[in-house]
Amino acid sequence: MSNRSRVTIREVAERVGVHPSTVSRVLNPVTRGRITPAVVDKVITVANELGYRPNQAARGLRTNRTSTIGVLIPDITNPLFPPIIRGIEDGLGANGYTAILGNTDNIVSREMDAVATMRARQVDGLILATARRDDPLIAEFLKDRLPVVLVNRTADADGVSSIVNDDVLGISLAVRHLKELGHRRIAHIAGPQTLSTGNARREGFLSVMGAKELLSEQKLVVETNAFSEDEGLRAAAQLISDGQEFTAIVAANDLLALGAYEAIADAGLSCPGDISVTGFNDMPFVDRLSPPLTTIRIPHYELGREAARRLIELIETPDSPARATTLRPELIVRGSTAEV
Amino acid sequence: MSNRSRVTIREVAERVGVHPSTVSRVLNPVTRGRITPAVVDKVITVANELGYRPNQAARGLRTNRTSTIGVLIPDITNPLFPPIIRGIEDGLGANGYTAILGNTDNIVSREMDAVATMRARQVDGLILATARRDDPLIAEFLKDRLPVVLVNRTADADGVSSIVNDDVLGISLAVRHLKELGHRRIAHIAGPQTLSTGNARREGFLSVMGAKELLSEQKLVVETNAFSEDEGLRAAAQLISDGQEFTAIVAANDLLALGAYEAIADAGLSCPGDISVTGFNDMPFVDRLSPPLTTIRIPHYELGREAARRLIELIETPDSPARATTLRPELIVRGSTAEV
DNA sequence: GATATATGTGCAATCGTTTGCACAGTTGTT
DNA sequence: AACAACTGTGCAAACGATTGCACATATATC
Repeated sequence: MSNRSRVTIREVAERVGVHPSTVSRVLNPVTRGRITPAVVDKVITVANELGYRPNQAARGLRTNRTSTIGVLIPDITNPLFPPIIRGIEDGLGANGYTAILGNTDNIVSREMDAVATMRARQVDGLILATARRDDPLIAEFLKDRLPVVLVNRTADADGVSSIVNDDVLGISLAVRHLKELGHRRIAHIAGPQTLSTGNARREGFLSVMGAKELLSEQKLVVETNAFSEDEGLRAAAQLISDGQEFTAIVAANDLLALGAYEAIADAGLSCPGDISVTGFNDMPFVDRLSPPLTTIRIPHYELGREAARRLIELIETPDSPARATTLRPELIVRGSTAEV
Repeated sequence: MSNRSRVTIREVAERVGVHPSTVSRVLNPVTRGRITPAVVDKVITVANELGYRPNQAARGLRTNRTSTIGVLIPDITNPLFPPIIRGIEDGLGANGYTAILGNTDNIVSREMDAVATMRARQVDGLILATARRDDPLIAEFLKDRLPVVLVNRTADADGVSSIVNDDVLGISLAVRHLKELGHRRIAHIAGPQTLSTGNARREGFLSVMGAKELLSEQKLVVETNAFSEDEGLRAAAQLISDGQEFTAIVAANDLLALGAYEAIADAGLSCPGDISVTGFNDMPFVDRLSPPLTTIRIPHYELGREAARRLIELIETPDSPARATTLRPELIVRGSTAEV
């Protein structure tokens, strides 16, 4: 039945006794209306019988559209990304688009490579989960009028659409929660400031705590250069050994919070007994840690799904304006925060 | 420079003053040797200057090869799969191939859909991480001579290449470890028997424990119908309430083990004090559970990488025989197992 | 020096679809 | 009844690359 050598539109046409162009028109929902219903039926029947499947390569060659989208992510192995990717693929798939993935490990040369392959494959657009605040690739895409959507992280440049979490809101949820528990002196382990997430969370923290200068002078905010457990450990250890007074740590993400757990244990202190900790992301299994992590849940799947939707819009109505969208996160209270 | 409207081989040819076919031959490493070195240089220079990138759609149309591989997975959100996918993509990318992913949620109709889109896109081959032991898709692919490799799970059918973990070895590592700790009566929470992993681990357990009939009569093996925490909870609860005597549980995967943790806690018992537990997979963060899980580490990344390598071999030398390969797992001893 | 062989490049067909244009037949208008 | 406006379908030219074949020129052989 379905052989490796594919059934072509021509065979269907011959079998039905019409011209290939007629078959093409029947198969395209937009032009189907122009063909006599009886012919439409026959073509569809025969096409199904023969197991006809349009050859995307041929179609793409002619139309200059491949219905393929490139998706750049740092590393699929980071539990943050699978739900985003899933959202993207579901969103694309529902509209006949397919994703090709590129892992970049946050290495610029790999990003360039990935983009080169994707462009060679004539992708109709790109979704980047890898954006840095001053990302050079983005300017290039805008210049080439290649549709792009940023997801999870955004960039400082404007003119580009993005779907990100409301990081300021997230941080304020965490801080408010801690304040309600009576915490007053709260530290922040900030993420890399080159990434919009790290930056927005830090800015959000400073603004919601008020008295920017005071806080930073008192060294209650310490920056890291990666969202990693190691960096969290280092930062928290530094906070503790600096001898600052504080009763809670707001970490810019869950991995940093995990590092903080370790530093707290290393210092012979307990969480949440001595120090409360909040994370950010609600990664899988952080509810199984001891203590279970209080954190901010980001709607990752929706982030991806919305990014797909936005990109398709951009592709299909090329002059739709760039929009920056934020989705609302949610506070998940668990065992790592307690009254002071 | 690099405009949206792509540079074609014809433009390069005109600029150099040669025929398009010459450019094509220069750009193809295989035929490059047939062209005068001076011409080769000029073509390459001009191609770079113009930012020429071959149009994969056109190439694919002519050559009938797309350098695209379809990868079917149950759900990218399951932490088991990202490393496999990463391995696959790295292995493919190194050879100029690109993957397109399909999440099937273990639903047959979604598998069919995904395969249909992939075939419409003229994939050169498929990697399936979704195989059931009696998978109907596989027969279809073999019939159509479409190269396929199974990864992680295999199927009963022969004639198909597969790269899977050595499940029997894995189980025997777990059992041996428990025996060394003095355990004699050991229970098994088996996975779905429709999947090769669930089946092989159960068979492995029975054979390494010996005395098949005895054991199964004594109900120390209980089957589940999904590799899920809920099912693990249910199975372990059943083992406990059955009043069987046992001091350890070998779970067929980590999620089942997590369920067992819960059942043990629910029964007012402790792990590993009363019951030792082993998992399978070494998922991320199982080292952070309490107690940290003793488990079998599967080389997921290598599984993927090897699957990619094998598939490319299959594509490029079509008559290479089907081989079933197993990779060796490793015992990771943590806190969930103790002396009896 | 004539013939045979190699070598490098051009020619043109082809892959499977899509789509602007043409045209025959039908329906509508006055 | 004559003409206009539709309608449904066919025709053929693309899209950009690859590749078997042909051919001219250069080199080798005796």
